[in-house]
Amino acid sequence: MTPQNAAPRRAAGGRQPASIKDVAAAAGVSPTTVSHVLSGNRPVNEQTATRVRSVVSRLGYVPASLARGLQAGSTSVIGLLIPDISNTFFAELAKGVEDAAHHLGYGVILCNTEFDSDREDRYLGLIRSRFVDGVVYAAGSPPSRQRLDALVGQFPIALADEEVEGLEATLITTADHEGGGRLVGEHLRTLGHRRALMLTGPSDLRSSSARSTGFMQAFEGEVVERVGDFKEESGYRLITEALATGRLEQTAVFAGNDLMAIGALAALREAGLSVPQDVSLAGFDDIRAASLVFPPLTTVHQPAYDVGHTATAQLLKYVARHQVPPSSRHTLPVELKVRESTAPPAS
Amino acid sequence: MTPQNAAPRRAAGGRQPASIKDVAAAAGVSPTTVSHVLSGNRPVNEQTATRVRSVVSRLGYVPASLARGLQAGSTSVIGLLIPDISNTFFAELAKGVEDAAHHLGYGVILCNTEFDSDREDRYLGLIRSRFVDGVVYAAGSPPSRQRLDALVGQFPIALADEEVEGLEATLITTADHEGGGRLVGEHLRTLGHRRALMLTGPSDLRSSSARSTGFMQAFEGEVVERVGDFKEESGYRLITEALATGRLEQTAVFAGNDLMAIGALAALREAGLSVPQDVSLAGFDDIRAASLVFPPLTTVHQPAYDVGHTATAQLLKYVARHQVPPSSRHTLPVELKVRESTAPPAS
DNA sequence: CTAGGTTTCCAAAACGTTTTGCACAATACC
DNA sequence: GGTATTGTGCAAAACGTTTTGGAAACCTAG
Repeated sequence: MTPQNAAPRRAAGGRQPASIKDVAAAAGVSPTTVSHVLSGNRPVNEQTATRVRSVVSRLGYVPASLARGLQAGSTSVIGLLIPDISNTFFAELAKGVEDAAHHLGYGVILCNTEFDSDREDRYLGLIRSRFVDGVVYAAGSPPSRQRLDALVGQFPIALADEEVEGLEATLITTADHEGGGRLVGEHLRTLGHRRALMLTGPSDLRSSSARSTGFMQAFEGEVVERVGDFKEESGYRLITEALATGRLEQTAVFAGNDLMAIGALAALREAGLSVPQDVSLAGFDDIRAASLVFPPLTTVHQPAYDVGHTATAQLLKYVARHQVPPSSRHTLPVELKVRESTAPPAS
Repeated sequence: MTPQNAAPRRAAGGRQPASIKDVAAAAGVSPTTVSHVLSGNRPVNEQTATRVRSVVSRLGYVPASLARGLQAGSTSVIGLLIPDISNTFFAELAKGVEDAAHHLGYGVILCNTEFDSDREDRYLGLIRSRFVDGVVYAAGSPPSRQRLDALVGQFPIALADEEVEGLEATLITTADHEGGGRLVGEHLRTLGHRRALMLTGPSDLRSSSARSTGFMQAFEGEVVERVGDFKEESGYRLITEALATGRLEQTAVFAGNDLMAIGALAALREAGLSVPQDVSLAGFDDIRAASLVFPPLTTVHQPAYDVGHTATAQLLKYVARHQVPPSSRHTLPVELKVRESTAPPAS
């Protein structure tokens, strides 16, 4: 464990990377000239330029982004804060963010919080230290207001898919959760269902409550609500609990998201109930797994990619001009995907 | 489009962030002292320190990471290069990377290439400009050697799950692809299959060829190979092509990964063949969808999370000490998950 | 031949930190 | 009462760029 424990190792070319000064010295010019050659910011004698360029490539010189960023006051990188990258919904969203960012010449730094506030704090620190030029915040869980408050107005931030109560001065891009809930409500009502069980996500999440609201508005029948947390396990648990008191009173289940629906599906199957013969089941999000489970899930397709893409494009529009984004709101349309997990009630 | 087009907007507190000088001035000390208070690098009079701290929090001062990084010669961020974040395998791997990095105080910047070499180039530029202290490279497609060569030896790099021919001086962490192939081969042989169709990934990918090799070794029967590209669509296409010439000669199909298996499953179903009664089907990776499809897929569980975690932990061990990692190799064990898509042959 | 314009390059400042060598004062020791 | 020692804080350099105001050399036109 001595510092030199591997002293004899001949690491291939482990020396310091070349700086602009090295290039300048080797080419017999000043650093200024090298900079001009590379940026094209001012004209340089073609002969000199050629000489410089050849030295640059011989030395493998790449300008240090930190120094450049320090001088320019920006990094050309934005942050993406999400709770769980292995959830395909966020993965899709991330892809949208990344595409939009890349297209405008920005990089994306992934801040995966795992719903852990320690981790979120650390990342917010990184953000506030101006390592990034802006941030796309896809909460997924009720964001801690105080942390957010330190950012909003000071820093370009765009909220993706989850608005936050009372946070005005921010870009918001979200899918039409309420409309999606309504779509499911109508669908189940039209099929003839009169009693439904609604498995919601966290009640303090706007996206979650909006889905419920829309559903209630359109369903017009009797709805029992059980509160979960948008995770698969809670869908399973909620159904198990509902069945514990005897048999299921309702003919249809609307889960607040697909993950919960998949959990519910497992619980129903274990209880000997078949979908959709005994009970209809619908989800929300249209994650990849939704069409792969058996039976394929009727669900509301949420444009995760577009949400990420739009949020980012909006954000960068202002970031690029060194402006603080004004508050604005973009609601993206959703779409009902009717598959095989819903059918008219049995009786 | 004039620069001032939004002039009257009163952005909440849109002024410059405080610098260490501002704090120093407001506290009546020198920047040096502020730095020492914050870093604890040298003792500071408690009374002075308190005063400084109060100014820091009043001004909301956060040290600029760029300046700090420039001075320190490191950024405490590593890059993660992957081809497709919406593939749950890479998402899992990313989570492993992110966990390990976070644990050691590093951030992760996501470089999603979408199998696009332009994009990969851009990200490699960012990496070479020392915006990150190291990189975990999970190729997924045959990496462009020349790009990689510019990095290896100059820059701390760890290869995850995909080794590259002739690239020695690098950390490599990979699952036991060959062993996994062998597991599947044995399983199908034991079930009584004598003829198998193997759907491979790109032949220039070591992970792909290793799976085939292992399978061949253990299966001992007649194997027909068809080359795909690890994407769902190619699994579908390959099966469709195999069926085009009449009926399927083989009683078992081994797909190089789960995505292809899922594609194959769809094609088989459409052709009226049922799994596993008419034909057994096995995959590789054990992505989430594998257990959700119907029938649940027999597959080889690959420790994606562990691969990412190990690669990162190894990498950071050296990065933290400003050392170039020596070449070393970690092969992680895989596990056969027998589910319902495989059974003894019909006849 | 000279005034003005170009072309070509450089020196120096700035970006915001951390680090290090010193200076000064106060305290301790003999 | 002089001399180490400790405590406290500052100035200046350094990290690697980009930007900007000139300076020198050359050319052109009158």
